[in-house]
Amino acid sequence: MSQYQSSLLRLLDERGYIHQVTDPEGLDRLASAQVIPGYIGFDPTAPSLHVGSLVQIMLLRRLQQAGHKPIVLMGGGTGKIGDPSFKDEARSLMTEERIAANVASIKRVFEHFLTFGDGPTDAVMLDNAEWLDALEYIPFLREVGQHFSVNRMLSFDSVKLRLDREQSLSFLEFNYMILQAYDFRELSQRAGCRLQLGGSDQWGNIVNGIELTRRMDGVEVFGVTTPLITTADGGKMGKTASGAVWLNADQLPPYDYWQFWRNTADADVVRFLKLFTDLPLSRIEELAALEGQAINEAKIVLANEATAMLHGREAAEAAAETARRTFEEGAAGGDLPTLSVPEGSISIVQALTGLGFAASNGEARRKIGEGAVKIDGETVSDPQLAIAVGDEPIKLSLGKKKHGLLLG
RNA sequence: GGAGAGGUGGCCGAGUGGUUAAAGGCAGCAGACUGUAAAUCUGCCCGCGCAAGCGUACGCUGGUUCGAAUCCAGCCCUCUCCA
Repeated sequence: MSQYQSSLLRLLDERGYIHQVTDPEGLDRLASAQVIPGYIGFDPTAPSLHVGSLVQIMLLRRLQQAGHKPIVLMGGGTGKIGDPSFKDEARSLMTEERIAANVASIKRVFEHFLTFGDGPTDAVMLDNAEWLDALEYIPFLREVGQHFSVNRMLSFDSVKLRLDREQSLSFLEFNYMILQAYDFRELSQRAGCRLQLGGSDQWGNIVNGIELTRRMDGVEVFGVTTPLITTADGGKMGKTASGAVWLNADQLPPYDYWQFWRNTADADVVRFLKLFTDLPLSRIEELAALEGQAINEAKIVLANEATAMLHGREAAEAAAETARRTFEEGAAGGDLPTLSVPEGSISIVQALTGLGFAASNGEARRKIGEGAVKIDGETVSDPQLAIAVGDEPIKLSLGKKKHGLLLG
């Protein structure tokens, strides 16, 4: 598969982004001949994207690195419907205000990964609410709806899960794939967009857009999907000790982001270095040669690079330093989460819940009983303990990985 | 509109009147072993409480009963077949 001529497909291929391509030869030719505007859609389902979307964001970055034009499509319109692809049940509908707020909040992340502007290969951001909101039902059905076969739509894998589970698939959601197809066609008209990228779960949606564009305009457009990025043990990637790995700093501090990458499984490190950092492949080869305990070096590089790209080099170094002091010296680094105790004293249970290490008082007590809780490295056995907090910060730990500081 | 099946804890899934805060599995958290890895073994896994105990919980609302996730009625929702 490495006989690609275009720098775009070569780059994507050697770094492990390619799962399926609709017409590899055709796309390869086009990518060698001209600047391709390519897009990925992001639905504003939350105030921040999480690492699950990072492959797609990196894909746009690679597109730009290879000399093409990334289009970030915010799903302000499709977000009002909700993509049912491979979902086991419908999500509750979001209000328009929520969607608008989420769009505003998500936008900022892309500036860390893409260069926006007016130049030929500068990234642009569009919102499909711009054209979807204005659609009129009957004209839309006549113009677009006639090109879709319900029989065919029902045969897509993406809706199978719902159908097999005998869960309802509402007509609203069923329209999602038509609207996404329409997006592609609209972007090809407006922006000369010739390529849609996406996760492997988007294959069906992408193919529909390609067919629609061909049928309506006779224009040939292309699709590329990435493999579903799972962890080596088969799970979806994207959990930390404290929950989802958000990209917005106000949802997940850089230190936690750094920790997420630091905790990558051995078997994933090389793959992730290729996907989520800009390190040259030769450097990644070197890191790949590490074995046993030395693999931790590669994980630190991964954490540094990935964090620097999103939060800046300074934040990455601060996180790395905090991790080094906390884990290697058993001391405490300044980037740890903190809880301020102005009263000068706090119960151990309150401190654990206050730092978010335990969800309830009961859980905090249980963890103490399990011998998982430490103050400045000393195991705590008394769930009644009151901690006196003075001028010196006190390090409170739950397990090996959750550390926090109590400040007076 | 008709007939049938069904809605249980984050998910899957047992449970048909008390001993059920509800089997089992998955996910998650912690301990041991390690390398802040994986695998494995062990423990925990609704909330409040030191505890005794209390409060919530099996789609919703009422009812029967000393006692209901389990029985009855109405409603909501889903699925299958029929019109």
